[in-house]
Amino acid sequence: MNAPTVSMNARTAIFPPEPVQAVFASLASRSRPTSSYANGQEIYAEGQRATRIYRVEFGAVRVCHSLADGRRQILSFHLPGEWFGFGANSVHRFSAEAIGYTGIQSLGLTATMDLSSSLMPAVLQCLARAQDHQLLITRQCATERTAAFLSEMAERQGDRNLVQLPMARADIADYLGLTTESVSRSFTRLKDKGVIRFHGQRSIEIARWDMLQLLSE
Amino acid sequence: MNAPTVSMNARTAIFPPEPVQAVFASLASRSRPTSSYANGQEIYAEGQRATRIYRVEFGAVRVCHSLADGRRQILSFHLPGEWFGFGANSVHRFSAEAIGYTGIQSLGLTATMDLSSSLMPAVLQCLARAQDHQLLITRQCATERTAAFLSEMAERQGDRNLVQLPMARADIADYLGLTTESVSRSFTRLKDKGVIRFHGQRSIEIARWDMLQLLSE
DNA sequence: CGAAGCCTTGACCGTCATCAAACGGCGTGG
DNA sequence: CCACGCCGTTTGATGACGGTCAAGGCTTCG
Repeated sequence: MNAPTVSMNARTAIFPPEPVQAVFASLASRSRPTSSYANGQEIYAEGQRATRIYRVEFGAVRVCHSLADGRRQILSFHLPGEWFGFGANSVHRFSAEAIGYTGIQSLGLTATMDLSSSLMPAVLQCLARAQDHQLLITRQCATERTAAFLSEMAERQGDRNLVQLPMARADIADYLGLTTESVSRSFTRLKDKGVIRFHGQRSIEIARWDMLQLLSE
Repeated sequence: MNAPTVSMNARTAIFPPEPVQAVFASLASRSRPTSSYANGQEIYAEGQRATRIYRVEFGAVRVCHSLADGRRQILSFHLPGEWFGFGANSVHRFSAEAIGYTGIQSLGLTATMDLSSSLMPAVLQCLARAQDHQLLITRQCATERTAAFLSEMAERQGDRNLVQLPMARADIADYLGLTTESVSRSFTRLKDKGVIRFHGQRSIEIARWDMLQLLSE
């Protein structure tokens, strides 16, 4: 297993930055080796009992919620190295699915485990992500949202020049509260403005980072 | 940047739901007595150092973020008994303001936090609310969002028949990603459908809870 | 090589933002 | 106590953005 490379940002100052991977290391006995999932395969389901936490090894994951009328909302994407699926001893409020061929490591939790202090930084970061996403989708304009999404993905992948999108337009749409058509149109508009360039449908070069930031606010 | 990310998917997890108030009681030594704020008064500002957490005693609080162009987004409302002000990094990412005449108790945080486990339920509730709000504002229709908002407020106030709104239409609009006009029109539509009745502009009787739920999904 | 997805583009239309105006409550001051 | 003015709310008219429906191009995989 790869030693998780962790660089917790300044956000978690009050709570010590290191313990998340320490938890994982110290409890490696409860961890399972990487298991792989096919594209679209469910990792856990809504309403299912939550007893483990997960870490993306390769590929990507979407956490989503389905409405009665068939509409779907995606709450978050998770890229390699990132944790998701907290909520042990309770019931999952959302489901998680693999995007493309994906490897997942998992760690079992028990009711008596006192992980609170160790997990606090992770939970706080999760909260911060949720808040950022709130701000993103409250923005009015479709192009703004799309620009913000690209900016977010670039930051998370650590390359401000080239973004590799693992997910389909439909996933992006459900994440941004748009339709696939609108996402596509937004991409086209960004391309026409010279902000981005395509190298294949899911490989996007960011030509003008400054303009992207301007649009993302 | 490749910081590990954790997605919290369940409201309660391994952390018991009750001890939040107990924390406050047991650590009263670090707490400050209730201080009161006038309508619109700032409790803390964006960029300000975050050293305390807060609890609404009476009145209400809005947590908001201002964009460069003057647009404002409200991330959350907080009602009596609720905690806010986590984001608990060294610096506040958003500001908090009183809605109406409001009483706030606060609790100082130290670098050697032993409170993690005690505060975890409150943080998790914050996170669950943020996720719920994510789902809420991804809904397309203005009336759906407004109905969901009323439903949420009714649940939080513990009365499914009568909702007392402490905040102005403009606040609701910035919370739902709409305009004051759209919020007003949505209310009117709900009224015309017989779902709600007005007893004054900010006192709303829910005549048909089932229809409200149907709209809210 | 064919078929099935995925993505893009176009035309049309509904919803909501915008601009504008009128209404109502509430506090202040005459 | 009433008149006035301010502010929050409601209502109306208009237009733009994005959803919907439809068609066609592109990629991928059997």
